[in-house]
Amino acid sequence: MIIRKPIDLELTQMSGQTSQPPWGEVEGTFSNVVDVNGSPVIFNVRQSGEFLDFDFEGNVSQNEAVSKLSYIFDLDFDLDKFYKYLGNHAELSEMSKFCNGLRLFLAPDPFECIISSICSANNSIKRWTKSISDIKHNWGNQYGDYYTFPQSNDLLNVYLDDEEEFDLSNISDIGCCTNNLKNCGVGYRAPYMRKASELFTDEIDLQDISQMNYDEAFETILKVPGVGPKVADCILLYGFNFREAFPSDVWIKRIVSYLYFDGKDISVAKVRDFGMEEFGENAGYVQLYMFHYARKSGLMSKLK
DNA sequence: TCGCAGGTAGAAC
DNA sequence: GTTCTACCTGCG
Repeated sequence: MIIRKPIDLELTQMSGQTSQPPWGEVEGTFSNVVDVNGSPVIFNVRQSGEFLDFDFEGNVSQNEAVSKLSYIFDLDFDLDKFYKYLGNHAELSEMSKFCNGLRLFLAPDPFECIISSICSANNSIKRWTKSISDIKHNWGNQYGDYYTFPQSNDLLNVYLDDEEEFDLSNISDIGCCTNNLKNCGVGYRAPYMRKASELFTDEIDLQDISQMNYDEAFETILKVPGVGPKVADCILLYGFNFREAFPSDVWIKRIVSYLYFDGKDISVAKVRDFGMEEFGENAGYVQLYMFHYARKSGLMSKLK
């Protein structure tokens, strides 16, 4: 079935948004298992002209399936209107032609987005992608070829590293210890992830966060270890659909300072304030487009 | 082999 | 309040 909203699926999948790793891809079809109103549903999505074509296996109605996919790929966002907005701003006017059809890739599972975003800090896209896949394989539920992401209480008691696994399990050879977070390549982020799992099991309700205003949600999520301003903004944007977030890392700082401040060195904190003030409800999209514009236009190598 | 990249925590200013 | 450094791992 085709959803008649324009999107570049490949670009959206591969754009490194920290909501979740790209879905499994075979010859242009991207697949994953997603929880839809409590039922596991396997989605297969592919490009069809400028639109999204999909089929699914699972015990839900077609409407529920469309609604879930529309959320994940942000299909109700009006791209034409956004491109007009970009076109009306001299600094941004080139961006839509380099990123045509790029959309937010939102997390159906906020907890996955939280762990995924913690994992992405000070890391490469390739490495955090592999870590999240490893975590799913180790502690998620399997449906066909796909795995869900574990919930917070599933990660509460996982071992941090080989030593802890060796001490606390009855494995007699430390070389056989592989069922632990560090073995997923998360490095020093392992204790952050386990602590975050405790917080979201015992103290913070994921549902509450979506009811909060942006500032309140930001302050709440900042309390999670391993979550600083950049990661908090990613979690709020990709995991909770707060579109006014402007996740600012070193690249966004370089791009913003090049486009708006004559190349002058601005602190990341100021870049974040500037982006939120300047772009308002479009901040999340502008950040996404800035990054990919810089990547594809050659601006990034120039700024390095 | 080693230097580099990349956000956060914790300490120092 | 702002700035410095260590942190883990994969890559060149």
